[in-house]
Amino acid sequence: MSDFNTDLPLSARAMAARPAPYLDGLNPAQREAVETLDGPVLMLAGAGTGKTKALTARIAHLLNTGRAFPSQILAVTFTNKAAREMKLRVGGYLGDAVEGMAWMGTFHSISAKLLRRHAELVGLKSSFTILDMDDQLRLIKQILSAANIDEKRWPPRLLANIIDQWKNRAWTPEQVPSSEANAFDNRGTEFYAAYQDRLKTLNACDFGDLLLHCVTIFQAHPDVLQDYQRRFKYVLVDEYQDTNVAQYLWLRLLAAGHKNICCVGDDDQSIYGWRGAEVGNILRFERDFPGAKVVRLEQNYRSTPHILAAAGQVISGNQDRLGKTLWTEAQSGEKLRLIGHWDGEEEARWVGEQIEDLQRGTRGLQPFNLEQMAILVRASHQMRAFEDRFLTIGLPYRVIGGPRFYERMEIRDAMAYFRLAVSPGDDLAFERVVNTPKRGLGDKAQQVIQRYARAADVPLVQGAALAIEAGEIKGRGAGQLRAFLEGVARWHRAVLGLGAVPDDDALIETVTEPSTSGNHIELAEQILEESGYTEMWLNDKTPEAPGRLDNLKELVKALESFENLQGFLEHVALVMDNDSDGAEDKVSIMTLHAAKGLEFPAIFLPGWEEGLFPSQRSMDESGQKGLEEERRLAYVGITRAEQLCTISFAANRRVYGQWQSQLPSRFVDELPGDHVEVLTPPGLYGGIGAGFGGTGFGSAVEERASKADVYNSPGWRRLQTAERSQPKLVHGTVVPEFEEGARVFHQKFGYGRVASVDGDKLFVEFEKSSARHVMAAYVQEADASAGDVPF
DNA sequence: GAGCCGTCTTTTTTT
DNA sequence: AAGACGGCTC
Repeated sequence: MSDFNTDLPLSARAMAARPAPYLDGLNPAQREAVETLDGPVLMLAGAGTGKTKALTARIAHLLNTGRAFPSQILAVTFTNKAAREMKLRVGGYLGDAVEGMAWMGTFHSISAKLLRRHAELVGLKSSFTILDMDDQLRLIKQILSAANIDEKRWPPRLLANIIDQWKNRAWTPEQVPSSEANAFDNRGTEFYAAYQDRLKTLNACDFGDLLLHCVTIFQAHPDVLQDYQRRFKYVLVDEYQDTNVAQYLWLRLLAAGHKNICCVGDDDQSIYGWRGAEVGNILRFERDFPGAKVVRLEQNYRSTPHILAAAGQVISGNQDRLGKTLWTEAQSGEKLRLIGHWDGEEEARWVGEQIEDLQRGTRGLQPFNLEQMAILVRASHQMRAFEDRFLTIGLPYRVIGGPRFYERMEIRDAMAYFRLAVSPGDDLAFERVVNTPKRGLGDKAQQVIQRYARAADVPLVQGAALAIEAGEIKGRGAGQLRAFLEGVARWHRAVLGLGAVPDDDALIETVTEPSTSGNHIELAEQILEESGYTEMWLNDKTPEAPGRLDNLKELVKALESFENLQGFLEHVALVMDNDSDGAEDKVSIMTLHAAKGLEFPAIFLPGWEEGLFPSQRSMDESGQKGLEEERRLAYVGITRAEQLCTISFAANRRVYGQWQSQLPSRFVDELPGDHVEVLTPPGLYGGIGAGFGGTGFGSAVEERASKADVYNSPGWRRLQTAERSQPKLVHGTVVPEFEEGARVFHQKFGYGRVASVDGDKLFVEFEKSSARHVMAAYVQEADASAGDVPF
């Protein structure tokens, strides 16, 4: 608690030499948000209004004016990316002084740091491990199976979610209200308590615990709380609309000392209610923090007036909001574009063509790079149609936010080995890899180990040793288990030899050798080697194996930026970042959720259909609240666009394998006609209803029903079908003749080479599909150059 | 312990 | 429709 001394306050001289450059170029609202330093401040920052600029300038201002030392500022974000960005930008203003900001980070990383200092107050040791969701689920499964629960009827996953939600609301098992008593077959609370007990025994906590334990400590130990309250003279929070109850309490407790809390957020962009975020936190701010100053950032620097008008019109349909109107000095720009399609495939095909048009430069617009375009979908399964299509036409794309590196099986296995090396008593890690690679230790052997461990009340490593001594592990398994245990002991000694602080219950006697710094990388390689883990994948003949070996190499490489294995493990537990590859020019595909905080010159928003968007499930589960969150999602989507925003919907879509006819989303009706150009051919969509002339498309439900009639009318079908089945010919009339070896393009199967010709039938070897017979009329001659689209 | 077959599920996702 | 998962058999 003495890090005050390490601060390097900026000298008056430094200030004179560098007179607040961070204030340059701020608009009046931003400036007010930056300069209102005392008391609670709510910075209501609309999309694209320069909130990060204001937030970082505020930090710079606090430091530059000498209001606080770097270590007296608590600056909290949700994601590591946001924390990094903040650090980078503050560093840009202040240089090295940013290094002193020890309390800038995510809720979870700061909580972990606090908890390591005071772990004993909640019955943990400061060396506690942070469980990932895999471990969490495994633990819950064990508890349920011990209680003879039918996993079919009461899935562990469900209990895990319930417990998470409870933790989000800052309820310890004792605090779960009786209204929740019927959860999980009336036994939710009981299992929650059992789960927490197990965690304590394992000296572990899950993500929710990081926050919850902190809150518990603050509430039960006023002296500890006071210490931090005094320390944190200024508190700043980003994305306040995403905070859950636990985070809210955490903040309120910590900020109660100096009451200088600045929350930045946008109630209109609250889209994480389903995982515990409470929009209420931001809506209630002025009541929670009396005397609060509310500053609205409404000048938008991102989008055209049409885009802002459309977004504003849609979001105005929500009841629960503080109210903001974005405006811009920009004058011109394209209207939003709206188009209906026959089905999802056609939608994908059309978007693909549009992207290629934009790339070339079309309709007087400047050419766009692929980098500058993104497709934002409501649900990830919608991505598939686009991926298929883009693969076919050879359009480079990247999916943002897929499965994360550290969630991959091989990475988790390797991490479990590292965890064992650091703390051999980590039972969850032991369970994960004791039989990976196969060591002939099946269910039976593992049960024996469990039995011995439980009987002697020791971790599984020791239980295993006892079981061997007792001769209870039979056959091949015995020798292999012994080798495994010896390996763990050896690796643990090596970790200690590298200068680690021995754990209280270090299981292996050791003579501490002089630290050989940097060798944790060698050690990691050695562990993967000696355990046979690398070999396991070398011998694996499945197509994924080489990729997994690459990932393991990457994992070892990632160790380079850490001093030891412990530091690395902490990092991985808390930093689940997924920085996708950078350089190449590619279109981005992502969910609307993943798009928050990003912006692109051109945005495509497909799938605006009732049931899909707004999502039926969201409305079923959360009713009006759910619908409003969906509407905020629409708002987020539209406001990602700088210049061009294209919304589309399809009349038919395959849902869980069944074809369904779809209705355009109610959000389509909510778009202001004045700012939207309808691309759907007249008579099909644009001609329906009275609407579309300033007041929107008309929002009555009956009217939507009438649109449905049109979609299912013979006229719509005929037109769509005709358009669809007409092969696109080069210049329209003549079916060209093909020779063997010619490179051709097929609407459905993509590029290929003609292998043989039989009259008007061709046999084509497709690049992205298998070889097949196709009619010559359905393919076009393609340029030999790769990736070129021939129309 | 591995592989095969039938059944079930299917939003959004960070730490 | 497709992928995941569980249970069955060898």
